[in-house]
Amino acid sequence: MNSSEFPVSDMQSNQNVEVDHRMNVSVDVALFTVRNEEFQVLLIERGINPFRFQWALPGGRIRSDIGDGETPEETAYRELEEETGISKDLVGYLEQLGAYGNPKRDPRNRVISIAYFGIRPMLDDPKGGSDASKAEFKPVNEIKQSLAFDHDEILSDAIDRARAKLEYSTIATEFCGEEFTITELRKVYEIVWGVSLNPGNFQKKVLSSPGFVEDTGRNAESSSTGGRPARLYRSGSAALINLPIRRN
Amino acid sequence: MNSSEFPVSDMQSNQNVEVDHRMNVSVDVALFTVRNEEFQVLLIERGINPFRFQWALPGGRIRSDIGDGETPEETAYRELEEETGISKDLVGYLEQLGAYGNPKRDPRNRVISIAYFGIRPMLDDPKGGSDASKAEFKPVNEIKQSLAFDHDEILSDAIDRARAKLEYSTIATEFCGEEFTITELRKVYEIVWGVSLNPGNFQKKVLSSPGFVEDTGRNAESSSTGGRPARLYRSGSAALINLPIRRN
DNA sequence: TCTATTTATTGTAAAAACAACTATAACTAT
DNA sequence: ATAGTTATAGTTGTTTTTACAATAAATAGA
Repeated sequence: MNSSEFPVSDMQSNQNVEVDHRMNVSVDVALFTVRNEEFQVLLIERGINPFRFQWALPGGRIRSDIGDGETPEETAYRELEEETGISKDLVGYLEQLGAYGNPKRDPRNRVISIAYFGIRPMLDDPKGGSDASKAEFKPVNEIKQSLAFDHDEILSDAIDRARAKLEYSTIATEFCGEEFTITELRKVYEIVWGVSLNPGNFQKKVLSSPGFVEDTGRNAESSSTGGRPARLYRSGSAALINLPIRRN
Repeated sequence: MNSSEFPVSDMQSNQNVEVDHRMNVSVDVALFTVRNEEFQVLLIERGINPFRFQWALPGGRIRSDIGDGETPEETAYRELEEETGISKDLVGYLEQLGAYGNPKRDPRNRVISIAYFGIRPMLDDPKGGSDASKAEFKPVNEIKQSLAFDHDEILSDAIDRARAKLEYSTIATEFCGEEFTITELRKVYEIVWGVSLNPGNFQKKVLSSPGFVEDTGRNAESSSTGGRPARLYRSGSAALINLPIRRN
C-alpha cells in the first residue's frame, strides 16, 4: 500500500471494506510585522464556536471548488485577504512551517492544519483599518490568554522559526520597507530577538555579507533629533548569508 | 471564517450551500541510512497503478479508524512497518519535513501528503531482508529514474534538510550504532555531504562541543589493517551544537 | 625483536572572524 | 561656534578556524 492511495480495498489492514479516510485540511498563517518598536503577529477574534471570542491565527479550509483546486499557499493568501483584508501584495514573505495533525486539535472533527509563517513589511502608507470583523496585530510578548485550537503551539513554533531564520538568512529585510537604513535593519534584529546589538559590528557584518543589501547611492533624510544621515539600502539578491548574525 | 471550520455554510464564499471540502491525507517517509560507504534512502516499488513498477517513498493514508485517530507520526511508523518491515524501534530519528499540497500531485484525486525524514542507524545485526514485497535502500546518488508522484521533490527536500541539519545539530550520531568512534562519525559527514574533512580538526570540534558525544571509557578493537585503536563514544545529551561543523 | 605502515589523537602557528571599544563624519538645535 | 546626536570607519585583543606537523598505539612482515 503506497502513499496517496485511492480509498479502495486496503490490503495492509486485512479488511476488504472501503473506508473513507478523507478529512478536512485547513491552513493557518502567523503573519509577523514590526510596528511601534514591537514584534507583532496578526490575530483575529473568532465570531463563532468553538473558541468564540478567543483570538486565533487567521486561516481556513483548503477549498476544492476553486479552479482545479487550491494549493495550500493560495489558501493562505485567500484567507488572509478574506479575514483581515491584507492582500497578497502586502505580504513580503511566506513560508510553510509544517502540518499540525493532532487528532484532537479541533474539538468537532478531524482537521489537519498546514501552518505558514509570513512577514509583512513596515508600510509607508498604513492604508487604514481593514473592513473585516476584528483583526489586529498584537505584540507577541503581550499575548496572555491562550489562542484557539492549537494555535499557541503553532505561534510558538512560528516565532522560533522566524527568530532562527534571522541568523542565517536575509529575511530581516522583509520586515523593512523598499528602502531602509542599516540602523532600521538592526532594529528588526533587536526587536525580534529582544536583545541589543553593537551598531558598528552589525554594520560591518551586513556590509561584508555579499548580496545581503544593495547600496542605493542615496541617503535618508536626517531626523529632527540630529545625527549624520544614514545611507539607504535595498534588499540584495542573496537569500542566505555565510557568516551568521549572532544574538550575543 | 476561521481555520478548522465545520463544513457548514461558508460565509466568505458568499454561497450558503454546504460544500464538502474533505480530502485524503497521506504520509510519506524518506528514511536515510549510511551503508556500504554510501548515503542511502529506503524506497519501495509500487505494485499497482498509478506509477506501477516505479519506485516511491514508503507511505500511506492517515487512517481515521484506528483508536481515536492516528497522528501523522503514528502513520509514518505504521506504514514503514507495513511496507518495509522496519519496526519503530529500528528508526533512530523522525522529523516532519512539511506538507505537499499540489492539487495535481496525485493523478486520481486530491491528496495532501505530510512528508517525514528519518534516520536508521547502521545496525549490528542486519536482521535479514524484510518479507514485504519490494523495499530496498538505494544510494541517493544513483537514483536515475524519477520517483512516483512528487516524491522526487520530497526526496530532494529531505536530502537538503538532512544535509543542513548535520551542520548545527547532533543528528549525525543517529546514523551510527549505539557506540561509535570519532572516525565513524566523521565518515557520516563525509559520506552524506560528499566531502572529505580534516580528521584532526573534526575530532577537536566534536570533543569541544558540550554534549555532542560521551566517552564510554573503552576503545574499539583495533582493525586488522593496524593503527591505534580508537576511543568509543556514545551519543551525548545535546541536540544542537553552538559552533557548527563546516563543509569546507 | 625490529621496522615500516597504518590509524587515532594531540599540538602548533598563521589566518580569519569576533567583540569591545575608539575615532571620525555629518547632521540638528541652541 | 558649540554641544548633542547618530552613522560609519578604524583599532585592538581574543577566540575560532584552518592547515599542517608531531606523537601515540596498534598491525604486519623481515
